[in-house]
Order: sequence, then C-alpha cells, then structure tokens
Amino acid sequence: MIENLVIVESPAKAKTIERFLGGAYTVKSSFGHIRDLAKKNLGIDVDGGFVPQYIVPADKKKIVKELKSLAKDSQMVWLATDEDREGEAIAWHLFEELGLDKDKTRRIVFHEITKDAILNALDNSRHIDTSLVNAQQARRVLDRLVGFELSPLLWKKVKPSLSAGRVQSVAVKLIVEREREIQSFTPKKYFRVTGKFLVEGSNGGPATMKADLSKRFDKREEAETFLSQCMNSEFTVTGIEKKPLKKNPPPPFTTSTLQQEASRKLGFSVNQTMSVAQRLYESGKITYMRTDSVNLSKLAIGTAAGKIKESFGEKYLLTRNFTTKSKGAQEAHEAIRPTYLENSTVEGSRAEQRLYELIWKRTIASQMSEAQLEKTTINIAISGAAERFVATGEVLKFDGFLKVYMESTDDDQEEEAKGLLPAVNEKDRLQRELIEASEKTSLQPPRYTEASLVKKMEELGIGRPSTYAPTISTVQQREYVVKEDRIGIEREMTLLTLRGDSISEKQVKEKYGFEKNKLGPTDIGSIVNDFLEQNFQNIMDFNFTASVEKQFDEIAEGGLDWPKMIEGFYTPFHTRVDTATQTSERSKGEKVLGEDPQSGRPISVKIGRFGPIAQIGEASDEEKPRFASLLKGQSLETITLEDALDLFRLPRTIGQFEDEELVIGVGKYGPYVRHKSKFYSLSNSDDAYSIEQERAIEIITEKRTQEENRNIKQFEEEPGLLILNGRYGPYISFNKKNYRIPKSKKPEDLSLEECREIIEKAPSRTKK
DNA sequence: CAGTGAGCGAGCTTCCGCTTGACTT
Repeated sequence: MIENLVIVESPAKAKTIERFLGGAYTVKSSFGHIRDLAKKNLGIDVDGGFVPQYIVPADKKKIVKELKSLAKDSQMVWLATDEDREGEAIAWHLFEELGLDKDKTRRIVFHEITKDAILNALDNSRHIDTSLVNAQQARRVLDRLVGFELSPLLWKKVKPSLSAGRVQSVAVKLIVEREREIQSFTPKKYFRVTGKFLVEGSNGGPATMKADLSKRFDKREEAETFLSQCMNSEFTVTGIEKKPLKKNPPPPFTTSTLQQEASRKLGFSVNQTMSVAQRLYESGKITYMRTDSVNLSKLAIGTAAGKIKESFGEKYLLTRNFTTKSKGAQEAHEAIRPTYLENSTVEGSRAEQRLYELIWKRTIASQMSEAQLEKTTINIAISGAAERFVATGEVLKFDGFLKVYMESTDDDQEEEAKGLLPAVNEKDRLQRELIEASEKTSLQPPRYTEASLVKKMEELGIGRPSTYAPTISTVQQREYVVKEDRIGIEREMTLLTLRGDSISEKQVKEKYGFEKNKLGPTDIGSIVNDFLEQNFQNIMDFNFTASVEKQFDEIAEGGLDWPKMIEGFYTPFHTRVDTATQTSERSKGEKVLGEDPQSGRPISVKIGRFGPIAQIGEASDEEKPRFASLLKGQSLETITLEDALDLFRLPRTIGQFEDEELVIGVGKYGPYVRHKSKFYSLSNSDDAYSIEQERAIEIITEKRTQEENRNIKQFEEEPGLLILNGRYGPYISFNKKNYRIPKSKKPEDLSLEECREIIEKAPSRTKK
C-alpha cells in the first residue's frame, strides 16, 4: 500500500519533489498528456454537439497502465500537474482514465519547485476546475477542426501532404509578408555628413572629435554645395549638455527570450537551444525550460543576492520582481534560472556550459543595480549655414548589472561605439580636420531568423513555449519556409571629402543585403498562404488567436458554454470549407510572364509535379509545350521574362576539350559542365549562361587534381583501409566508416598498426 | 547523380500542446 501518490507532468520534476517529500510520498510523472482526440474522422462528433472522442495513444498505454495500478494501491492520489489550462486538463484526463475515486483524490498546484512551495500546496488542495478543463477542450477541439478540415482542402487544391493550422499558417504568413515587403522595397539614397574636428585631448596632446550633421541630403549636389560652403566657415561650440541616463537589467529568461539570446550570442538554432536546455534541466542544473514566466522564487532571489554581495559588493545589489508583458502568458513555472545560483559554471558539453553561463549571468544581472551613464551632447554651429553638427558621447559612471550581462539586439545596424568626448568649452572655435559626405541607402526590412520569428509569435500571442521550436521545424519540413544565406550584392557608393580647400571624390565598395540563416518563403509557402488568405481571412488574421483566447477565458470563468462557442465558430467555417472545395480552382501559382520572341507562344511559370517550372506554350497547343525547371534562388513571384527565357538556353555547348564537347546544363544538383559523360559542378560564382570554354576546362582539371590528391596512403595487407584527403582534411576510411586522425600524427607517416588503433579507439557516435 | 512536367485513381498525408526518449548521421 502506498500512502500518497503524487502525479506531476515531468519525470525530472518527480525526482526532485520526491526528495523534498520523503518516504510517505511516491512521486510519478504522466509524461505530459495521456489522452488525445482520436485521429479518425476528426475525433469529434460534430453533429452530436462536438463531443470529443478521447483515446490513449499507443505510446502512452504503458504509463497509463502503470499509474492505474499504483493509484489503486494508494490511499490518496495528489494530481500535481501544472497550474494552467493544459495542466488542469491533464489532471482531469488522469482522473477519468485512471478511474480515480473522488474522495481519495486531491488537486494541488505550485509554481516553483521549492520545499516550502510544495508543502504549502499540500495544505491547500482543491478539486479539479471543470471550467478550466472545458476551456482546454474548446482549445483542443478548435485546433483539430481547423487543422483537419483545412489540410485536406490543401491536398485537393494545392498538393498532397500539406498542412494548415491556427499557429503554423500565421507563422508562414509573417514570413511571406515580410518577403513581399522586401521585394517591394525601394532603397532611398541619401548623403550623411560627418565632421572631424581637431581639439585638445585629455593628455594635452591633439585629438579629434567626430560629429554628425543635423541634416541629411537627398541629392549629391546638395551635399556638395554644403561642403563647399563649409570651406570658409567657422565652427563654434554653442552648447554642451550633460544628461544622466539609467539602464535597467532585462528580466530573467523565458523560453522565448532564451531562444533569442542563444541565437544572437551563441548562434544556436531554437531546436539546439531547447535540446541543450533539456539536458541541463534533466541533470538538475536549471529550472524548467518551457515557461512564459519571468518570476523568480524568493529562495532564488535570496541566493542571487548573496552571490552578488559576495562577488561584487553591496553596491551592485538591487533585488526586484518582474512582471510578464507577453500576451496570454499562463505562468505555471518560474523563469528559467540555475537551480543552484551559487554555481556560476557547470560541467558538461561545451554547448551546455555556454548556455548555462548565459542563463546564470542573465539571472544574476536581473537582481543587480541599474547601470548609470552620462550622455553628453555638444552642438557646433556653422557660420553661414543653418545646419549644425552634433557630437554625442556616453560615459559609464557606474556599470551595475552591465558588469555581468549585456543584452543583444536584432538590429543589424552597428551601434557606433560612443565613448568619452574631449573636454571643450562653450564658444570654443573648432578647427576642421575634414568633413565627409558619404552616400547611404535606407535599409530594407530584415528577414526573420528562427528566434526573431518566435519573438514575433509571442508578441501576437500565437503558440506556446512548448511549441515554438516544433512549429519552426514544421513550417520548414512542409517546405513552406527555408532557412538560407543570402549573399547580397556589392555596390559602389560615393564618398565626398572636404580637406583643406579641396573636395575629393572616391567610390567606396559596400555590401548590401547580406544575410545568414534567415527565413524566407518558398513558392509553395506563398501559394498556400494566398489560398488561405483568400478563403479563410478570419483564421489568417493576426488577431484570430487573441479573439478565441478571449472566449476560452470566458469558458474558464464559467460564463460561456464551450460547445456553443465551438458551434459559433464551426458553422460559418465549415460552410467556407465546403464552398472552397466546390468552387475554388487548383492553385498552382500560374502566371503568364509574356511572349517568347522566337515562337510567339506565351511564357508562363507555375508549380509543376516536381517543383516550380517555366513553360513555353500551352498544353492544349498542337505543338507540345517546352518546360524548364526554375533555378535555386528563383521564385514564381519574382522571376522576370528575361530570366525565364534564359532557362531555355540550357543545355548549351560551349566548345571542345580533348576532342569532346563541353556542355553546360542545370540538373538536380545545380549547374554543371558535362564532358566525356562526366559531370562537374560549377561553383557559386560561375554563371551557366556566360561561362566560357576556358573556365570550364579549369573546373575539370581542378576536379581531376583533387581526385588525384585524394589518396594519401594505402596498405597492401588491408586494401579496404584508405587514408584520404577530404573536405575537412585527411581522414581514414574503413568499412564505409570514416575516422578522424589525431592532430599529433602526420597522415602520410601513419602505419597500418596505428590506423587500426585509431579505428579501435574511435568513440561510438551514438554517445551524446 | 545531372529526368521529369499527362493522370490509371490505391492509400496515405493533417492540427496544437503537454512530455521524453528511440532512432539515425
């Protein structure tokens, strides 16, 4: 007989709690939800008042069986699932599925895993909150209806295996809309003027002071006129202003902010962040990593305070509580923080150590005093001109929390390092060293990163901490969205410099549009988005989730009947699905670009069976249409008639080499040159349309020498063992497996014995 | 490795939100 059975959601949590409670309590976990809607026929009896059909999924049968038998032997069962909508529902499903006795079941909740919080929870048990459970059922049923009615519609109208849903479809929409903003963006050119003035430095020697002109010029002529005006001007300090500035530390991490900072500071993908955090959590080093709360337990704040005093002194200590600002936060857990704040570092993999350190610093910083800065602004008047120069500088008076942590931003524009300004006095005449007018362009909106998309979704109240990473993966798996690098372009900008009595001109190269690991829509992504926008505007509205959430809240408060709410949504929704099924055409993103000058037949693009294609002529024509696949980086939306025509210029013969033809084409793996029926990939900088014989031969010979150099060493006794030169340097190849060569050894000097030893000692790859 | 681009009409795909492994490379 068990005295007390406590059921929580997470096994790591169960372990900790059992330690706190001791022998009279057995703590087990449900591993999340134990029941879900059946997958057949929606899993909802739509006509019978939206009655959900719940089943225990195959992978949950074992745990349900185990819990059931434990519960039977227990005097009291404590349902200690999270205190939010989902947690309440899990408790209810447990109650139902385990066949619990109402008199021997208690519902308890706590927001932090501390001994006090848990003991306190045991003293304040309650019953299952049916209204809250109903709100969850409404949420679940609505998501199923949307997902399982829209997805099959897409299979019919666009392509099999596609999907749509309340969350993912809006995530894709964000990406599609941003891309369109970028495509329709016209950069504005302007000239920014900066001046450098000679002043006396702090050590008495000469120094320069940089100042920006208060005005930008749209045209080069205006900038030039201004520079020539300055030739004879005097520059006088007309005002010095000093302002104190305070900076507060950011709140401790939530899932979303952790993903953002790990992306910016450590270059982690959201998936990577979550799996590293999971390992830290499982080994007891951090608190739960899926949370929307910025709250810290009293105990944690106390430990942080002690650590701060000890390491930095009382001056650096300022404890505070943060409150959440994000929409729909349910705050069932604490913020993400180290379990033991006294440990500033931990053991583990490099990734674990780095992420832990980030979490530790952020948590500690959140309880430190504000940073104090002094901002200085110096105004400089120009005789004979209405504009003025402004120099700004920031001096750190007291570092406060900045001693341990500085938050990063997504801003691509580099903040110029502003330091201390030299000491100048009002009415000082400044000597001009030079004045520059440099051409700039306004920046296009940035594409989303995984983490900045999560941030946006959180702002809109779409998705939950446990779903951010999976959603980002889903939209990429469906091929609605791709994560890729954009090389950008290099362009020339004009730089005008006034020095002495002359103005010189220079062309400066500047990179534009370079982006790494950014998200962009695919053609399918855009087509699906437009199809959904056209037929289901309400669901695609960024406020859809917020408005249904409001209704879920009413259900949770007992003021609204949940099947009624669902009916109100479903009736018009289902009608729209029916209409779209009957009336809307198949969406292939077809678009006529113009006419083929040679044949006069129309040129169009669309999604074909194997992806986007260009087409000359129509299927109904007597003469069959000609087809060509679009190249990587081209899209239905942006391809021009010229680009499409170019596609039909391949394959083409560009000359001869060793008595055989050189043919340029584009295949599944990109552009290639074919020679003697062998294929050689072109490099990124080669252009399939303009590449010439000479360069093609170069590519071929390069590849040949590379292949010759591939073999470093071979052994007669063991012909299957090779020492090869690969992309990442020399390695050993044996039995289809590759082995790294220790840096201390020279690959060409290795003996067979040494090779065997390396193979023996190679770590098994399944190890974490 | 380097192509295809109609529809014979099987049987499958799909949601969001809770949780972890069990699998590969």
